[in-house]
Amino acid sequence: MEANRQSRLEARARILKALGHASRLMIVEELADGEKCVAELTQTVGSDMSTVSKHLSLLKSVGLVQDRKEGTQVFYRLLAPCVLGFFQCVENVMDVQVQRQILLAK
Amino acid sequence: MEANRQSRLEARARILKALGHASRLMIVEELADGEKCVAELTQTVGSDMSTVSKHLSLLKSVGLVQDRKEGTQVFYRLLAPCVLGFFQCVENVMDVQVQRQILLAK
DNA sequence: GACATATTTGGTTATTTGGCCAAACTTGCA
DNA sequence: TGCAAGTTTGGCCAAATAACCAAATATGTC
Repeated sequence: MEANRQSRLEARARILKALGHASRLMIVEELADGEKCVAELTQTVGSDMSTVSKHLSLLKSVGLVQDRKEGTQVFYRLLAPCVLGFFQCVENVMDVQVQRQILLAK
Repeated sequence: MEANRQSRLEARARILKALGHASRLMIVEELADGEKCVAELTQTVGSDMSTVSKHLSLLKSVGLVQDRKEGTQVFYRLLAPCVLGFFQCVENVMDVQVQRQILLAK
């Protein structure tokens, strides 16, 4: 029955891994304000549109975002706003880590 | 000033990426109950001890855990229990995703 | 149908990751 | 001093990731 725990953790990991990339975090941050199309996101992220599209499809594949077609455009929206709550904690870890490094450097 | 946003997001990503692996999530889960030594964690994770040690040093490098030497053993403890709060949200995303797949299969 | 716009997909390449094994530390103890 | 136990580090290899470009795929318009 350990295989159960394993696969549960792998599923969790897939979602967290999807958030483990600066561009994808930027996308999530942008979508926090409401849905945006690929071109808009490409503009802010600054990579090739194909790259951004792949990031989006990864986020979609784990269920973090949803897409909606409108004419020739595709709008993405954040399906799990609860992830925005992660950032407070993450920011905290970052700050503590910075302090730690400063102490270490002395 | 966009470089600022970029590096902030990269720092965030580093932490989330550290959580994006089943073995490391297992370690975090184990450490939620209190500190454990490498041998104990190796036991539950089931990989080579060297592998577990590397996972631990990654978690440590981003500030998620802390280590403490006691004799020949090294005990690790969770430095950021707030990450445990992520799992509720992640679990939710997982459930919704499962429903989505079921609907899609019909 | 032909063309333009928006997006995705496929191919290629360079980099990173995660695993194991063996070797190197480090600490405690005979 | 020398051995044993616990841990980390380095080397190596296979697989996964992320980037770009070019080509394919809608969709709307003339």
